[in-house]
Amino acid sequence: MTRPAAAADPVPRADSLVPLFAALADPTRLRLLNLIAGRELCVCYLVETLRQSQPKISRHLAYLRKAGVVAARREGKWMHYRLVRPRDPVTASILATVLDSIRRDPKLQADRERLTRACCQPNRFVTLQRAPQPTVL
Amino acid sequence: MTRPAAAADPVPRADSLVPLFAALADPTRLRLLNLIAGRELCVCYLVETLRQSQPKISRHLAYLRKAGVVAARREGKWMHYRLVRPRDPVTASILATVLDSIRRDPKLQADRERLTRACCQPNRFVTLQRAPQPTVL
DNA sequence: AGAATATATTCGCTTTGGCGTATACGAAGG
DNA sequence: CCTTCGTATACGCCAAAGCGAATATATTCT
Repeated sequence: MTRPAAAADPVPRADSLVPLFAALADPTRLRLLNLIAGRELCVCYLVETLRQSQPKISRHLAYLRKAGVVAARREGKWMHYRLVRPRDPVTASILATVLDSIRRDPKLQADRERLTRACCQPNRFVTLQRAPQPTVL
Repeated sequence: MTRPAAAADPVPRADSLVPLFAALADPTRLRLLNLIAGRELCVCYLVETLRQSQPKISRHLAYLRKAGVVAARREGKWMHYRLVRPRDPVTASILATVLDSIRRDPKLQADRERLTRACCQPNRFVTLQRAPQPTVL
């Protein structure tokens, strides 16, 4: 009984895809997903990397969380966000396609490079003085 | 020069995916795409099959048209809608995954069955008296 | 306890989206 | 022509989304 009775339907209904598409229909959220993909990341890195206001980032993360696309973990003052592995193969396939596609967008490549720089030299960023390093998954 | 200079970028930018996801983030539009997939279809069949008001159907079709997901062709009084083959493989992959997925939603299966019935016996529906038959692509 | 820090939430505003209703438009038929 | 038919668009309304600014909450540090 590793999987109790609550095994979700592997074939999603059309209506259950609607919140997923709504979550993906925003450029800032795509940028966030691009950065979160592959590692568990602290919010402060997202704020620093995207150079957007902290409430804006936080709101979009909340949106993604409510859509079930990402999950959060608290570690002291810091919140770490990570991708959620989708329950059904359709959602997984769509997400994988999107993430793999946007990786090649030069703008989002620049985002990731900027994140890498922030991770390597967090002390050069005032807002990242004692931020915890991301955890590659 | 069958394909002039305007060959679109095969790798879409993240921002260009946003309108696609916005177009897919609505249950009525998913139902429309489910019916349009595979054939060129007259609006009146969509109105009859989904049992929604004609302006509502027309507005969602206009939304899909502006998003570049469907295209329309006029034949006398009738407008025929069909899927647009996406220019880039990412959009094509996402659309194919979605369409293949929602086919298995019982509710959308019922939609297609209802459409089939309407096509076979158009005279039984007041609104379809002289409607042109769909064209399988 | 109180200050500082990291993040989340609220508020007020503007924009967008979806709906029903009414109306406009284009083509065909009398 | 004038009507009818099929479809599209405009209007008014309401709900939802996105934003900046301000504030709340939770945790740590002193």
